[in-house]
Amino acid sequence: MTDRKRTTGRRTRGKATAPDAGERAFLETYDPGAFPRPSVAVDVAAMTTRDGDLHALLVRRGEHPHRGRWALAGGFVGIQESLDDAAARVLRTKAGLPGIFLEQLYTFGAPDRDPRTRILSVAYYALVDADRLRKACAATEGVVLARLRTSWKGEAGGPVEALDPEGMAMPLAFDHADILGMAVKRLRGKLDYSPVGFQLLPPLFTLRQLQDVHEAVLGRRLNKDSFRRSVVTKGLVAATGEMERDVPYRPAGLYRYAMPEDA
Amino acid sequence: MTDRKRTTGRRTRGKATAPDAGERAFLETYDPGAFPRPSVAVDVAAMTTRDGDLHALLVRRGEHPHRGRWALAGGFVGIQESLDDAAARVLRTKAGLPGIFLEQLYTFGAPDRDPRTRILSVAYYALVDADRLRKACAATEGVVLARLRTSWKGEAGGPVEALDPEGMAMPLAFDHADILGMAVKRLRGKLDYSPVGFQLLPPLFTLRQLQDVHEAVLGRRLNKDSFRRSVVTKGLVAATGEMERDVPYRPAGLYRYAMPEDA
DNA sequence: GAGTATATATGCGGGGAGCATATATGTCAA
DNA sequence: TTGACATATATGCTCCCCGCATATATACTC
Repeated sequence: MTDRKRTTGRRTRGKATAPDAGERAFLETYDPGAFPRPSVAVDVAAMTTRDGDLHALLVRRGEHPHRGRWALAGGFVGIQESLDDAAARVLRTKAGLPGIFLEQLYTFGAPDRDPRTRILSVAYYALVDADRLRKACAATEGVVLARLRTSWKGEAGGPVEALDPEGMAMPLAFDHADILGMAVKRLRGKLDYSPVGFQLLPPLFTLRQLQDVHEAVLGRRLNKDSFRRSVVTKGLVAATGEMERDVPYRPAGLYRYAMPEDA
Repeated sequence: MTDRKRTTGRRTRGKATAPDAGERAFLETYDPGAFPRPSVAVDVAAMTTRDGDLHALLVRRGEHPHRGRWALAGGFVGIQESLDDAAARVLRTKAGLPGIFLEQLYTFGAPDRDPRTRILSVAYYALVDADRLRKACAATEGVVLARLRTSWKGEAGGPVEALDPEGMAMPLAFDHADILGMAVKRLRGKLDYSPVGFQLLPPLFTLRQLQDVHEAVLGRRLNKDSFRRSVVTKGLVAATGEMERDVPYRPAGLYRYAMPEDA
């Protein structure tokens, strides 16, 4: 969330500067309709980890263009609505998911990316824990949780394929394969130096669950001992003293996310 | 197979999909003027390193709004122009800098960020070697190279101050202090895992110059031996065999950027 | 030729990552 | 009740990278 609602004083804010007389006169005669303007939309890549792989929420398009293909949740930005607000509204109204972690990703602006007219898409990614996203998908017609497959390795980047439960590729609308690719790349890049990974888990979790999340995001296996050591010595997690229950093996300790000391 | 071919064909651009009859009819009756639309601009933070600090190109605003303040090079996006093209055009026409490294940064969309009307800014950052940026600023009236000072440490993020040669703060227009802050933060984050740093140097450089660039960007001193070892063992640079000249001490070897082997 | 500033190479010690081993603790089945 | 089993948790070892120190090399200046 960097659409700063507020910062300190006039330095960062256009509006906070009191216009002088000349500027006021200028603004009264300014004609905002002098140039043709593109439409601006937001598209949200809502992702989670499940069964060892990243998954994303997709919406089946019921209307042209690209009717029948699968798209990210999206919508146009209101003329007085901030970009962050628009993304949160789209996720809330189209997927029934309020209060979700959201971060701006990239703005896609190829002139021909939408066959209707010039439409810019300010793409966001959202992170949800698996249970919550699964329930949200089940509650809405035409919304599914699709497995993601990256043909590229590491953080090289590139488009992403969406697979249905049978492993068949689902055709994606517009440039949404590229948006998903950017989302996966960004997530991989931020995973080990920011706490985004915890957004994909419930408040209490085992270290094994945290490692599963990291492995699903990165697409590769991690050393168990090193992972435990690094996450504990960095002070990222705190033991709660509670244990997991009803598992057919020795139960693991439950941890919660802990803000590092130096923050 | 047909599905697959269509998927790969249109993955990167909406236009590549041949619309069926229903979609074609829809497009013919689509009214793009149904919703009010914001204006969309690009702003470019052109940066370099000099005298141990990051500097940025700023333009003195000769017109309202924010007349007399200092702003990034910016301009509106043409209705059929890609965002990348718009950023490159702005840098070329407003600063006389063609062929510069450019990367999209973030899109700023607070509803009141511009007092005229709703204007989104798709921000870019550009990296130029110091000599070239200095010459470009000297060649254009009202364009200067301002020293940047960050009040925050590391990659925490926040607005940035611009200082004139006497060390006085230069008032920045709109939310451009936030844009510069995001640019510095992004640059710091990418410096050690991508070759962006080489954009700030001439083709041939000494390891000391490369280290100076890294220190100026990061805002802290680095260990000389470790820096040399890591950059050499990673294969990021290749010795040319040439030496620097006309220096009052033992001349250092000249290196050039080398694409790592695994790319 | 002495003085000086910097480049370049080598060696040492600590900390983290990867790996192996040992022990602990729950469920399940006989 | 007891042992098999799967996983958690703890400990120790090695290797590599980073930071630091030292030694030597090489240009210019006086």
